[in-house]
Amino acid sequence: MATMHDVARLAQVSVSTVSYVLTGTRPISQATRNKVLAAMAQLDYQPNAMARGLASRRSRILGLLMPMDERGLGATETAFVTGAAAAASVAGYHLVLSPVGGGNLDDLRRLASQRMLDGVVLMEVQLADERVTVLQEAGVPLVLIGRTGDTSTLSYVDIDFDQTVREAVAHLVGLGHRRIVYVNHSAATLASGYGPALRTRDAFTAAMTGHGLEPVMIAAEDSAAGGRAALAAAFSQAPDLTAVLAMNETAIFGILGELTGRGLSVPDDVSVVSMVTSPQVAELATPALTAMTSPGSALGRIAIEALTRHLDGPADLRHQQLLPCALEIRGSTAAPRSRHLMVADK
Amino acid sequence: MATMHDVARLAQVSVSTVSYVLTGTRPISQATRNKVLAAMAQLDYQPNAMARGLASRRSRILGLLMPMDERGLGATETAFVTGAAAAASVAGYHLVLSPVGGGNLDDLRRLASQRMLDGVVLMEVQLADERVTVLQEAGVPLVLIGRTGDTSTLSYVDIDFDQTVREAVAHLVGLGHRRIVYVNHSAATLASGYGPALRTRDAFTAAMTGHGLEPVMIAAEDSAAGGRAALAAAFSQAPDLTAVLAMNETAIFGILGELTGRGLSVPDDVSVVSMVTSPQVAELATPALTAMTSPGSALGRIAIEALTRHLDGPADLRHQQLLPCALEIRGSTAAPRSRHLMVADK
DNA sequence: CCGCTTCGTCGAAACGCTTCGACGCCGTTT
DNA sequence: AAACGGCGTCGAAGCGTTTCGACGAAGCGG
Repeated sequence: MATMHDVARLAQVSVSTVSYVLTGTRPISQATRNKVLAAMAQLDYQPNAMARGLASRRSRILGLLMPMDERGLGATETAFVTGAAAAASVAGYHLVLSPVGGGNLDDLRRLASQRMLDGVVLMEVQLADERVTVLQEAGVPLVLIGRTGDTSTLSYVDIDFDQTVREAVAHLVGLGHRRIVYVNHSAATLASGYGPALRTRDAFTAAMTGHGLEPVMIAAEDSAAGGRAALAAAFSQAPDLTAVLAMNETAIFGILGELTGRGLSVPDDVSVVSMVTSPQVAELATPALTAMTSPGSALGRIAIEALTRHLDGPADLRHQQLLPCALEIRGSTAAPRSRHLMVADK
Repeated sequence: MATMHDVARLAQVSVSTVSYVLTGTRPISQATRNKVLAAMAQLDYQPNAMARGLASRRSRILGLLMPMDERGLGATETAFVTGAAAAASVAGYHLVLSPVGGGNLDDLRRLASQRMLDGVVLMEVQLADERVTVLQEAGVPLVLIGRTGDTSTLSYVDIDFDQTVREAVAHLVGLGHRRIVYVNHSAATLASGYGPALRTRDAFTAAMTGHGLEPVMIAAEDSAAGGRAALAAAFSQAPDLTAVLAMNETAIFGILGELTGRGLSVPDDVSVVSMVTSPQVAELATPALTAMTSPGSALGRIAIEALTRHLDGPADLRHQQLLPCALEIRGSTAAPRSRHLMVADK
């Protein structure tokens, strides 16, 4: 493996000159630059990442810290990742994904203190998240995807849940639905302070109240069974429901199955809207789900861009941004049957 | 940030002694060791990963290279990752996931030549995979999850597709099914040399022939629409089919939807078995799918263990292992209706 | 034509660690 | 009693970069 010394010798310049050609830190004449580049090409030279990192105190590695639980990465999360990786590559950084579970805070501390990561994007942030504290203490530049409760000192990108829920509700109300049930994540998830679950809950209440309607929310386990149970609960709380709005991507399949099991058709008897869902998943269901499509890769990209700006720019820079999901109408929503009757009655 | 010098000064020993305490390369008396450890604790010392890597020519970072396409990581792939991460952590390595697409072979070459990765686990290997060549040329120790066509010189862990298909077919045949259609990945995927698709195809043919049955295979696009189309094709090729075996996790939802759409019930009219599927996904469907459960986290763990053994042990070590999927019977398989009739006829 | 910047280049000192050879000490062996 | 070999420790030489101060050669205004 060729080193800078070899390149310098072959190009008949000093090592530092080679370095300047590589980094552009100081001006180098075109003639010298060409000699050096030729030597590099001839030797198939690749700078040693470790040596670079040691000398410059910059690893040019960014971390994307994601909790990896049982149920895997949905298409939404994957879009974060690909968006982030692309942006990092453009900015000249490597992106590494580190599956840090919730438990191993010590692992995280170690990772952060080893000066191996120039900065970090943290996914799936809780309202009160110790990982944020750990990273801040370690002095690692940080951007969140999601938000903690107190956002004053932090940079983040998040989904605009308010706007998203408002639009979803408006779509259903516009179709004539009045009795709409919101299926959220589980009670445990809510209790643990999971931002999206809490924010959509509040946004749903606000949106429904705004339309003069009563907000009914059900907390569902993240499983098909949870979805089935949720639908049963929904029917007992609101027997006359005509529409379901579901945040819980996993439960939604149970909801659809249970609906069919009860002999109800989607969308004729009950309309279903899925929140923060990728097109791929929405298309999996029969009928394909009308959904609020999450701006996945944009979130990842923006987070990385904010992070690299942190690294190069002033330390006190802050970036806070919300992106709404886009309504994509597919086959699972329609006017409620009662309205069909009303129209027929005219 | 404290350095080794600081620790050495505080503990009143030389820098090298501190290093030996840390790495265990040479014997250190208990008394000295304690002094050093105390000093480390007091200063909250963390070794600098870059400096370590430079001096020792070992980064203690392992890469898990995974293509990240649109449709994200299924629960199966996620299990690879978590299994691998856990094993790496046990062995004292960091695991970084690098989303290397198929296109950027140059990125891969660069990554490999930068001496930042001690070794690599490569996922989703094609039968002819240039990435393997690139990594071998760069001299990076390598373990595959999956197999290339010529496996003679490589270490790999893979699913035992032969065994898995045989078991799935045996399950259906045991229930009395004779007309079984295999829904594979798309024709394009097959043509591109995707191992699992090819191996299961051959294994299915062998298994069916072994039972004296005719193998019928349909290639389906990886989408719900692809599944629907595949089922239509299946009925035209084998109108009397009573069971579907599906490799294509995405298409299977379309298959189920189309079945219901045609007024056929699962499992009474048609049995469905899903191949290489995680329990989470199997439970998503209604009814829950009888499936061959992939040994996801074991695959990841074994791959990492093999890799670390490569790094520490002799260079010519080779590890080749196949793991079968386990049959888990859920609600989507039953004896075919025709057999019910036969039984009733008795 | 002289002193002043500016440009392009060099040599050497870090960066924080590992590792190698050397050395003193003590308990064994002959 | 002399020679030997382990053990525990030290000092110093790297590892392959970046970066800083220095310095000669132009280019410039006065």
